[in-house]
Amino acid sequence: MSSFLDIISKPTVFKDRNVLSPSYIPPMLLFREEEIEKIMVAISPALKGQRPKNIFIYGGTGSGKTATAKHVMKKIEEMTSPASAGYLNCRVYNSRYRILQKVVKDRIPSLDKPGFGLSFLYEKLLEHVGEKGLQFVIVLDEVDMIKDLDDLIYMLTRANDELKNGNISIIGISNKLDFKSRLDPRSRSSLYETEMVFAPYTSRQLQGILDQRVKMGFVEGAVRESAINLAAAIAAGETGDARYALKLILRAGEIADEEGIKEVTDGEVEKARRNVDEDVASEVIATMPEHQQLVLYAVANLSISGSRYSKLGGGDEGFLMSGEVYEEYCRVCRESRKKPRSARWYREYLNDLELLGLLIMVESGRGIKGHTRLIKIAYPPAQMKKNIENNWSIVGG
DNA sequence: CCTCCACAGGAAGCGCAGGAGT
DNA sequence: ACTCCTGCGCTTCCTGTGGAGG
Repeated sequence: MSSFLDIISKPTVFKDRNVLSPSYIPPMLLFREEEIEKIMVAISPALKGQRPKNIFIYGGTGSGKTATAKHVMKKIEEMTSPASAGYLNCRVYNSRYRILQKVVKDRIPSLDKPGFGLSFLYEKLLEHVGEKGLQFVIVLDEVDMIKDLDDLIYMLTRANDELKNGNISIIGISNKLDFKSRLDPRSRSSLYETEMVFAPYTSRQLQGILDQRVKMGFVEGAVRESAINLAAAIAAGETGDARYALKLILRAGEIADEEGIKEVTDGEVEKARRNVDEDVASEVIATMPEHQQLVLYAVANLSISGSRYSKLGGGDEGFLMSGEVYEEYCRVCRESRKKPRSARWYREYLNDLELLGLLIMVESGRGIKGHTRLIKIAYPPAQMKKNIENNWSIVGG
């Protein structure tokens, strides 16, 4: 065991790990200059005291939507005219009531207590904006999470009609494509006054972004250029997700530290990739309900010990039958003194596990036991089993 | 042919935590 | 802060499908 001092004085490739975190907003936002420009143009009427246009931003994960919006917000706050911006993540504030409550209490601290009615908060917001002739921009991140978005947009549009002085406008952000069609036509045309699509970053752009962050976050010369390029290429090959690219390079740095290497090379990036993927799998397992884990555990067990019906011809080796898996699951339950779920629910668990990509299932169809399903584990069973067991030691089962 | 077995998946209902609304 | 109600996780029951065996 190494002491705390040993740990903090251990040599590291990092200079400042914070700049590699996904929530960090760099002072210079690369490859989104055009988008920033376009947003500023849409906002600019505010400078002349006119109503800015609402904006809708669409783009996949890690395409810089939130970073760009926050960057613009900073610029808005710097404007000379009375302008102000508020950022809300709609995963947390997912109804017009909560949004209104949050906005009002941020602006008017004396109202930071529960129990106010919707209409009261609405009046207070109007007062606040109207008194100062404020140009108020609300950024709604993950706007598709709002349950009564139509009502919210209607409310804000009406607010603009009532305001003699000042205006309220919206920047909505989402990564859901089908979301637009779920909107009421009137609120749609209102929210989509200016529509923008953020394309995924290309490999070259990701290189640039990684370059920038590596310069700030790593000790000079600690990361080989080819390692950066590899990380960029991997991320671009997936979805052009900058967050994923950053995670790769961060993990690669951590691996280098663990191994006591002074330089991050392609090898560390490769390891990081496997590492990050495994992280995802074990995270998925950790968040599953206990009995779903037990089902998966039963499948892993049988995959190791072999199926009683394994003499199926035609490339079906290694597949298990639904019935025997359920038996094994019940046995595991008895062993740990837990009441097994019903067979019906067990099937739902199987379907979920398939959806998560942890199991592979095929309909039997030909010649076996009527209508059943053949089940196979999607990862090496021993590793999977260990993965689940690790989880239980935390829970205490 | 019919019946039974082994299973899939729909429908209805139930208890309860936690979210929505005031 | 407080109440009401929705939705979730699950069980029970049921209908449907297709091979096995008489």
